[in-house]
Amino acid sequence: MRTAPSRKDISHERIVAVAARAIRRGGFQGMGVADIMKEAGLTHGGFYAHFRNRDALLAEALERAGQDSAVRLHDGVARREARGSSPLRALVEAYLSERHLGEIEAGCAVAALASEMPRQATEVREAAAERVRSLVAGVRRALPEAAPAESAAAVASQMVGALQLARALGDNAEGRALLKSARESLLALHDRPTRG
Amino acid sequence: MRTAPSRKDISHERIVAVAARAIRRGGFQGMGVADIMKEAGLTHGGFYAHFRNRDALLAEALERAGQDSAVRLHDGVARREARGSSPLRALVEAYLSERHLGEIEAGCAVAALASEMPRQATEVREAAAERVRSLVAGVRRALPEAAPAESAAAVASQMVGALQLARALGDNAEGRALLKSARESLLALHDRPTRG
DNA sequence: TGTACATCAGTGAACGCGCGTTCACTGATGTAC
DNA sequence: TGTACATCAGTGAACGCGCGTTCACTGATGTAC
Repeated sequence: MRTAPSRKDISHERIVAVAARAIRRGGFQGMGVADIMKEAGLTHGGFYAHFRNRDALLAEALERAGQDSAVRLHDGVARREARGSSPLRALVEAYLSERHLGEIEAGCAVAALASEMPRQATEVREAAAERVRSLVAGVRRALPEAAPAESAAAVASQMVGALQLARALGDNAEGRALLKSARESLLALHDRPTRG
Repeated sequence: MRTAPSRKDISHERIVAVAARAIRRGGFQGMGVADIMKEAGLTHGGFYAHFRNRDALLAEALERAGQDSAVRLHDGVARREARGSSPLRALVEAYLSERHLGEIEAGCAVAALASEMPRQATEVREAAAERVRSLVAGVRRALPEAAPAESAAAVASQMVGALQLARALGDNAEGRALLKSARESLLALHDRPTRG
């Protein structure tokens, strides 16, 4: 039996949840300690009773962001599978959806933060590598068993890249067109009906 | 006939060149006005005689970074074509090379900065969108004429995504393995010998 | 059930620091005659 | 070719501000008896 969360546990949880959204919204560098504490309903002085330093929160927030977005993504996937899509098609259409294009702050942590990852402190980079592994593993589970071993990394790369390029173009016709191209090309090549 | 560059033109050029490397090394947010001026051999006070503000330099530096890395990439592509590779194979192998994995600061500006792009000022975002268009256009030129219209966006997405995921894993065996998977998968699907 | 005390979580002022930006000034370059 | 002056590029001190971090303190919660 799990012991009831203490008052401190509850605060900690709230801080991490707020930060998990903030890093996707503003990037690692855009997340300020004082802002997070304020948004969590606390004053900034208490921060260091919860985290060794800012990087420790970044690492925890990144892990949380990955989990939160995985849950959200899984909802979209399940809904599509229920309507008859293959697991891969469901994943690709959920990930490369117009909805995901717009909602950076609740979306995939890797797509939101990838290019900043190599510049972080060791602790944060380790959490980042774990998010990448987890994403590739998720793609692998959605691929047909007969798919070549390297497809998971390739498909994950394309999904992350396409979402980022589309966002760089903007949440407009141009960005949506890029998203659509990537989606269709991906499905044409990896999700064709098995023949023979 | 082009007029000779003034002393100011020369300084301006040097500042932009320094900044073009700095943004890829440290991200948009990691680029400081004073650092750039110092690295260019000047004092920070003179900055505003060259640029309206920091964002104006970011936009110029991004454009420059794109041009510089395009030149460098083209060298690698030409070398591979000379050895008999198809244009697409040459591009993919140059872009997803271990060399490119390691040299962020001289490499593709889009891969180095993609996830930060949506968070920039309008001026910078416009320069970013232009870099994305230019990258997709470059991929299009390397694809066989018979390739489907959406392939360029898809291949560009996969190249950018794979480089970023590999860098997030680190410049080590794990990162290189991801890069290799993406490269092989891409070539198997888009560069197969035409048959028929 | 009630009181006395210890522990704990959070407060808010303060710190040193680095940032983008401004500005009065200097010294070098270019022009007029 | 030489001198006087205007223009220009760059200097360096200063500004206000926000950041991450520290710390003495307060008030609430939990424990002992």
